[in-house]
Amino acid sequence: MARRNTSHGAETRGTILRAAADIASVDGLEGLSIGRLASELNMSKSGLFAHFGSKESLQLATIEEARQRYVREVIAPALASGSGIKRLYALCESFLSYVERAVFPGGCFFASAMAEFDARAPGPVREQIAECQGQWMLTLERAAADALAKEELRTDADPLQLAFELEGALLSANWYFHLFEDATYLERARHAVRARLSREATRVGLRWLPADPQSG
Amino acid sequence: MARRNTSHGAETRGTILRAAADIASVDGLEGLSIGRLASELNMSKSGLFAHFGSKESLQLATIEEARQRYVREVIAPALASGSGIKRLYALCESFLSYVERAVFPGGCFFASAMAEFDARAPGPVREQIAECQGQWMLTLERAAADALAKEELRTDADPLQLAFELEGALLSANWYFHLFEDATYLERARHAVRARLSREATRVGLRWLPADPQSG
DNA sequence: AGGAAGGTAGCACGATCGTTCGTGCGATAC
DNA sequence: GTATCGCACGAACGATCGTGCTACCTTCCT
Repeated sequence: MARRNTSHGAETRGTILRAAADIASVDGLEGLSIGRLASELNMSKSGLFAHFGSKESLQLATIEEARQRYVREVIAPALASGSGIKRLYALCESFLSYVERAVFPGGCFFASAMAEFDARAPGPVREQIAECQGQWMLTLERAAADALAKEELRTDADPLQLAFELEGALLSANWYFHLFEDATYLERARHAVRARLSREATRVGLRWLPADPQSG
Repeated sequence: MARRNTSHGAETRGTILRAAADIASVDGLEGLSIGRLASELNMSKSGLFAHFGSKESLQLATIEEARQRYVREVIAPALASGSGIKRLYALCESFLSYVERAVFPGGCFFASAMAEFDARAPGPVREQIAECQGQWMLTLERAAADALAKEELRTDADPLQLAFELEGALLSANWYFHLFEDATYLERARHAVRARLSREATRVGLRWLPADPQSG
């Protein structure tokens, strides 16, 4: 067992949450059961439960774990890669890569969570998911607005509308990629993103976009 | 009670399935439980269960019920409204109207079902959902291909790509509309659809599209 | 009139759900 | 050396899950 000097518990908690996020991305946050999670980690149900005190608390902690993974795998690399339209493009590409790399085995965690809770009764879990999804949308919108301010987008472009349309391609790619196990849908999304950005970009903005394999 | 001459059971079955589809659109096909469904219909659990024989069978029947409702509310009106690009536009508009009218209380049934089962292990339920979703995508693609054949779309347009992008806007609108309870997202999707179609349409095709409130 | 068929209810089953409780062990603090 | 704390365990709770079995009641066919 090799107990560390202090707080071996925090490490265990992290292990639990990593597994919980993986499971939840496949079976949903409600489908995530404490008994199954425990047996998958060779732990006792009660021992695991003691870390959280309630299922809702476990769900909230799982969302937070997923959020950190999402920031690390998707947002941070994109933010580091530039600003304006370049960042906007990097965010989209980073998301599609994250789906393709199966950072979560069941596809984008938040896409699953959003779909599961979007019509549910209000509650802390729903609220936290909405908050995360709102943050992500805001990140896209800000990048678009920044691109507009830098004159990389045509002056009549609508950053909110652009962000929404990009997000549509990303989400759709995530679902269809997994449902039909067909990576073509990821390529469709990549193509849609490039085409949409190219169309709206100014000459200045086009510098930051890759050459389109074929405009269609 | 007023028993009909024959098979009052089929009517009961229909009542059950209508309620089941409504519940499943909110809580998912796994969250749909027989006990809860029975109590919501003031029936006994066993009496209800006898109609289907297994939960999986109930799920499959629920999907079939939802499929019929979807065909009646979304596909049939759009198919009746014309062909080519007009039909393609009608399909999108019909879908958004169906979401807005809350034909299913939890948003699009198949969007929920797809999100729930896209990463699950193979099985009859997953397969049937994939089949439905594939049919829908095929309907969009065929309308786009038809529009291209009728020279309503530019010759370099890709019908599959176009269908995918339209579906992205529709799906995304469905999720965000419910998660944030904000109808703005439906308008964003409407705008995206009009703009995307207008852009790809020929002079012939433009006749079938409504005047865009503002091109952006 | 009476049996067959079909639809519903009551009851009970084993499993699993989230949750609580008491306990033991290892390390730390006094 | 002893009291305390953090962490994990096993057992058990009541509730609910999906699933059977049996009995009753209505309607139809003869």
